[in-house]
Amino acid sequence: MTMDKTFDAASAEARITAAWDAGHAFAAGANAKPGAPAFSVVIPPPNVTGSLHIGHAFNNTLQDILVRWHRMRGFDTLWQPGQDHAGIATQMVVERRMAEAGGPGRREIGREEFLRRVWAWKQESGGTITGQLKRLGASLDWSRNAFTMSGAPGAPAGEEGNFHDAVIRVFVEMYDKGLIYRGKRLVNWDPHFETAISDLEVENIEKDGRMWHFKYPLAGGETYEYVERDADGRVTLRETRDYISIATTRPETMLGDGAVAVHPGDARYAPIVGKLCEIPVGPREHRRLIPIITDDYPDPDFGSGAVKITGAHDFNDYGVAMRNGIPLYALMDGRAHMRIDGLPYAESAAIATRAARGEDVGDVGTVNLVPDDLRGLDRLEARERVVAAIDAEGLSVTGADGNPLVERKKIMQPFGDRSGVVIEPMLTDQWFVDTARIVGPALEAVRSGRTKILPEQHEKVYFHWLENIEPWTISRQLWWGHQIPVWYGLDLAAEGFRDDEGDGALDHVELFRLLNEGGLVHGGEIHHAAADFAAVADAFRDDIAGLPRPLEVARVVEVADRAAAIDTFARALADYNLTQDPTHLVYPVWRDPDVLDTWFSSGLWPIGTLGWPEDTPELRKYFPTDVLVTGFDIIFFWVARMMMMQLAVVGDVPFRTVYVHGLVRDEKGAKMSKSKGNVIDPLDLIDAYGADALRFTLTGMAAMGRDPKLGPRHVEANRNFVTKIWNATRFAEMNGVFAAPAQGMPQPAHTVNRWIMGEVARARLAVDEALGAYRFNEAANVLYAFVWGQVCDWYVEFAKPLFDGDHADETRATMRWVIEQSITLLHPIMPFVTEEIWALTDARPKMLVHGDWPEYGAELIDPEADRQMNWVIGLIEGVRSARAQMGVPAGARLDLIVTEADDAARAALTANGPLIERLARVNPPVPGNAGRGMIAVAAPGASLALPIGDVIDVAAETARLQKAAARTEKDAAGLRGRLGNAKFVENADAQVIAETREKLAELDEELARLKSALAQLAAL
RNA sequence: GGGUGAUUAGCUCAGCGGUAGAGCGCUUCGUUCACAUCGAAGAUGUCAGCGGUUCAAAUCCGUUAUCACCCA
Repeated sequence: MTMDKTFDAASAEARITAAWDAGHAFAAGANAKPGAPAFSVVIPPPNVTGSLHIGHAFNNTLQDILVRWHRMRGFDTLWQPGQDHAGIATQMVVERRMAEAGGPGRREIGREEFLRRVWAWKQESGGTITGQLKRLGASLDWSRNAFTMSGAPGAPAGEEGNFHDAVIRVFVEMYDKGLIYRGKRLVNWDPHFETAISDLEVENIEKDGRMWHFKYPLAGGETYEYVERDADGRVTLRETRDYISIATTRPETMLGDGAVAVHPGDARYAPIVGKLCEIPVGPREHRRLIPIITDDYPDPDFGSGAVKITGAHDFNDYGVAMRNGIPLYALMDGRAHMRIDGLPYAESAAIATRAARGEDVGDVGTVNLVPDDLRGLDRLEARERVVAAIDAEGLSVTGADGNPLVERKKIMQPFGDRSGVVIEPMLTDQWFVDTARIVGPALEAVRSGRTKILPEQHEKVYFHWLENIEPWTISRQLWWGHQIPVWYGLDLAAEGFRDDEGDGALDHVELFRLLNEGGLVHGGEIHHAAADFAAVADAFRDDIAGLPRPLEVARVVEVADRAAAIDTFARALADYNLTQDPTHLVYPVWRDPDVLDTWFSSGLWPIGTLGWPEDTPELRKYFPTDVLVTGFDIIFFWVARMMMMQLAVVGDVPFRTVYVHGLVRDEKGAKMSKSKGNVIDPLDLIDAYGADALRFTLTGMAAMGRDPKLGPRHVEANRNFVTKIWNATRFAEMNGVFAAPAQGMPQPAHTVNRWIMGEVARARLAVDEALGAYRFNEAANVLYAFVWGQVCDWYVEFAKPLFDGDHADETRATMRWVIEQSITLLHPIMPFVTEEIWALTDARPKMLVHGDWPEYGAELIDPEADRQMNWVIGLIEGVRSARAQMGVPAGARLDLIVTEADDAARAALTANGPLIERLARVNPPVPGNAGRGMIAVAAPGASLALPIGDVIDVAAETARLQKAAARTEKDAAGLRGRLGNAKFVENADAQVIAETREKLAELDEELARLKSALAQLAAL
């Protein structure tokens, strides 16, 4: 066998991936020792339509290292793969593709057809990322691939699985326990996707904005003394005003104002609190009046200190409105256009005015306070019109120049993280998880250490978020997702439905009142949750059973929506009226069209992928999982929710450790983004340098709590490392190291071989310690320094002269072992090149992916071999340094004269003569005296001299030795200072003191040798 | 406004109580039979500033400055 000069990553990776696949190398439990403990990891599921970006590469490299390490150690290992259906993102992609193809939109083709296309797209693109993960070498058990929408209705063949069952079951259980509720709340509304989103999906970004100042005239032309004072209470402004000044960044929302609020302690407005003022927009004849109220929310020092309250379109205002009983007037539709539905403006304004005077006007959902000329406009267009109208009327506050005062300033605006459009707070009916009721165990689990978050600083962030948790909006007005398993029915028990005679039966007069008086249209709804229609029908039957005759026998049927339900029910009543046949009566129910937030289902990822709600062997064996490796960006989205949901559903933590890694940045530390154009594609790097180089680079940068900064040159450097390992093996192979059969751990006699075995043991201990503490970068650095710095730089060189001689056999055996141990230790980080070397160098019973992780340790360290080889290395470095600095040609072979040597030094010289001769390029050492034309080299216990010619540059040699002496002197002085300090000797560890003394002695000796050399030089 | 982290060689970063390291870059030398995707030698740092704790501080504490990120 001959090896090429370099490792051909591209061809080897494909071949090795195929071999791992064929051997089911990554299957759960592969390579497990009998009775071994389990080690399980679930992948953070990538979006099914996604492709591998550098963050995935980083995340999965770290997981793979842990997984491969445990698998080699014989744990019963599972790394669970899968993908997330990613509701909004996927729906967006499919809709965009449909638009690009010029076809009809989703509303035209309908829900069923649209979902069919999403599934088709999923099946087409879902494999992309799995293929890319394989290229990275990720050792996931692909036979268990999971999907968060598997088993959903409409899923095509090949998408079986029970994730959907798990999601629905959890929803129903939480619904039944009252942990999920429906409510009309102000939510973040994405006008692009026309769906509610959660707080976490909103990004607040500071943008240039405008702030307008308007006058709200007091009702009836009233006036008051407006007085401003400075900090000392001196009056700085006093004037009579007939208005209150309001600042706003969103003038269009003035249309829906329900009040003006001032701080209760604000003396400026005390005279007018409780009075009414006028909103300075809308048709003059219907100008609305709103009350001036007090609330703690307004900041007296900000703007005018008075705040307009639009409860239906601002979260802060919503709070004020709820506290003060201010009506919430919705102004916009789902696209954030001004409403066109509801009552005409005049009627609406009249109702609102009655409300402002304190009358109870009931539900204001149909009240539309958008003036007729603004209805249907985009909100931004409406804003300009509103401003223009107020300016025209002279009700803008003017600045010093007499023009309307418009401040240009930075304002925080909410944006949808997927759509990028400005989010609109909207009053809608949504489903919520009552997170406050399930957060306790999730907090407790981390506080008690049942689940550990690393690095620890993230625990604080976790606590802070969970301690201030808001209800979680889980309904989304999308189609791609788990449809909410809730059915609604008309509330026939509500008022408006009357049994006049109280005889427990309905006559046709009573029945028809439901229809004629619009009782159904404006009536309420009841709802139940269940896994399917059959189950939910039972629940409704229980409700119906309590109704008067003949409705108690109505059949529960499913219809499309509320309108269809009313229609169906009316027809049934009509039919009954004619036939008096109660079997014709039906009670129509309709299913909630919304789907669940993607994170609701991915929140069940740990149990869902293991087969829950079935009681599977995998669930019993691999749950709770051992470690979750993830980025800090989804601690709230995902980690915290998995904690809450797993604890709520199965009463256990989903994982014992959460390892939080950083965000991969570009070389300059900037976030990668498409708009900046600094995105690095991991596949490009794999193509250019191989997966091992990329993995090793990312691992070396994975310092806990830091963001890796990645550039191609880093990967290139580690590709060189791959080449280095490859060539060390190639050298060994060329020297017959792998020719003889392996014999297990060698028992060499030669110092060099004994020394390197100790170095292997040190590396193994350090790697295990580093990985055990999730210090990935340390593991990579240890291996790099060991393989390159020890094995390649020294051991291979030392071994060369040993290949012919008394120690040839043991040296071959040792080198074989060293290389096999090196690639074993490297395999979790660099699986491909190590697997390739493993296969090339011998016929092996099993692949390295199932290799045996070593367990030896310090017992392999031979202190004497250690001491001697360090001495030899020091000497060689000393000679090389002296030669180079004195300009001796690299090829010249010099004599080596030993002018002085103690027994240890003499022994080391004798035992390692050939090594020293070769690496220092000197002749065999001979005793002698320093003399003319020689340069000096000092080593512990020995002084040596190198004749480099008849005439040397005495000045240069003197300078060289003086410089070395000065450096040694300085170090020695520092140590002497410490040892001279009585407090140091008193307080420091005995070992530290001993080490310091030893070090000082060495330095003193070196210094003496240098000085002696200088003296001799001067004497010549 | 609140929180978290960072500031170490020209660049990118490790180290986080015992007197500074790596990679890349730079300089000089080298076609010695594994590797030029290499080898040898070398230069470069008041470890952001100030103050404190300690026998001892890049490392712990406080503070200032600058930068970054998260949450309002």
